[in-house]
Amino acid sequence: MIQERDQRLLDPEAHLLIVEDDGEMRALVARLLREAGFRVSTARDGREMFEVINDAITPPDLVVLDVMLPGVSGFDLCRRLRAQSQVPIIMLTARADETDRVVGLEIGADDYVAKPFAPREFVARVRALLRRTMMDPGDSVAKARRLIFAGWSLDLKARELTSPAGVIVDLSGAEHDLLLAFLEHPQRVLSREQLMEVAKRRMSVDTSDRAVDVQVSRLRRKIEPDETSPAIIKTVRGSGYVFVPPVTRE
Amino acid sequence: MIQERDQRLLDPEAHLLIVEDDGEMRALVARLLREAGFRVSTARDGREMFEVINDAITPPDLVVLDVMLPGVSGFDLCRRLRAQSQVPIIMLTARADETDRVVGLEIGADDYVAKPFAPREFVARVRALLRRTMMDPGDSVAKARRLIFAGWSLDLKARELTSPAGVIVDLSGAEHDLLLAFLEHPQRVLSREQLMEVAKRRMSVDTSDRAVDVQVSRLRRKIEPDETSPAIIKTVRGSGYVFVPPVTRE
DNA sequence: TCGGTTGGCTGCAAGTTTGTGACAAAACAT
DNA sequence: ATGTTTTGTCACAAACTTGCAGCCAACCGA
Repeated sequence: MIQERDQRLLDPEAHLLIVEDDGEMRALVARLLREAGFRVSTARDGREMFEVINDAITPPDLVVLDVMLPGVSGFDLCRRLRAQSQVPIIMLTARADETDRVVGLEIGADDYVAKPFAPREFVARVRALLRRTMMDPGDSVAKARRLIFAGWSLDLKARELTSPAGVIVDLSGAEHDLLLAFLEHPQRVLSREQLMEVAKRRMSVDTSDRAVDVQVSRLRRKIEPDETSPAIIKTVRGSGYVFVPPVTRE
Repeated sequence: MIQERDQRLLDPEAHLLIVEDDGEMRALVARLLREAGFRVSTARDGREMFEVINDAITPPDLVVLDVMLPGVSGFDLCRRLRAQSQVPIIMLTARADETDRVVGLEIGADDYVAKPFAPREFVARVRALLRRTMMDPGDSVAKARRLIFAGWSLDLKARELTSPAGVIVDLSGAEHDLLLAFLEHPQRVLSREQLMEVAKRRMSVDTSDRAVDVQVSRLRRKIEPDETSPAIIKTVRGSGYVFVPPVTRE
């Protein structure tokens, strides 16, 4: 009881999206979570899911995704969702298969619950995940208008990069995303996988590592003062790349 | 196979702490996670756990906590740990009791795994949680972590070694790993085998002891002030090497 | 002091990793 | 549809890493 109230206060306004084709199940899960104090939206399939995510006034803070959906599989949806968002995902499945769970977790789900599930545990897992994700400032970077580094300035809204001399340098989409990935995590070695994950363009899982190298190469050509010895994006042999200069928001 | 390698790169440097009283189980979990590419420390009980958390040179990025411990219960430890840290916690229990799981999750654990668990799923859950926590800035995990010794400073995230004079010294992968092994166990004689164990990023099992000597030699050349008489890494004839200066975290 | 053992270090070759031009597929704009 | 831009992949050279052999120095016990 006390827990109920405390938790409710802990996750105020949290908005959940349930993606589940079976009406009965959908209603059950929705009721369960509403009773736990969450705001709940539902979707029947991938199309509706993306509709809610892209068009809703308040995008969901967490997605509960059924694996068995008509048409596209929940795994595919999970992958596609991850490609465009870091929203926490709990997968739900009738199959208790372990391989299934591992695959789910590896393609980006945060938790995996098998049906039939115990209501209280399910809610507890939703809360645990929300607690972990909502305490983070989240897209602190996204709130900033522009990011400054080494005299350069990246306008996030306009997607416009200005050189120290004040010249506007055009960046392609992938270049912009890659640079942003670096700016979000400066002074930290980022593996090619991490870069791909953060620079979520439409990169599917099967894109090769070398694509990152090429993009880094192209980006360097635009922002490195001295082409022969990179001072901004350094290579860490065997591990990945690191963005050296400090980044400030403004 | 590919997943293994990719995932390994995804969480470079991650340091896990296993709290488990049963020796066999502890060894099993530790081996499992080491094989998955993590750095692993272990603790037998709450006292040891807090010792590692507060005194270890590199604090853990994630804690695996057994519920059944002698003395204080794992739940209490979890609560006490949460009171002072936001480190991600995975609870481990022999009891598959649902109430148990709910309690665990509600008092602050991030995930809850019942024994016996499927190894791959367990590792997948560890990774899923690390993925969620290590990327987001703001957490203790994301803070720049550097180790100081004899005026030198090693930035773990950027993999950057700075000399007392402020010059950045490049380290190869093996050199970095070797140095880290020393920094984590200063003032302790480390055998060549132990050093190889830690710096085994690419070292096969059959590499000769002398390889360590050579790496030590190369490392010395970079950090020893006086080449003729090593003051930082001393040789202990017949046993191995010792890292002499005190190491502090900052 | 002397022989045997252990460790330090150099040169090197093999293996790995990375940078980048070229090309083709894909996406995009007109 | 058509031309332009973007982007992933390939290929290959260049750069880097690293284990090892081997020689020499330091060390140790008798």
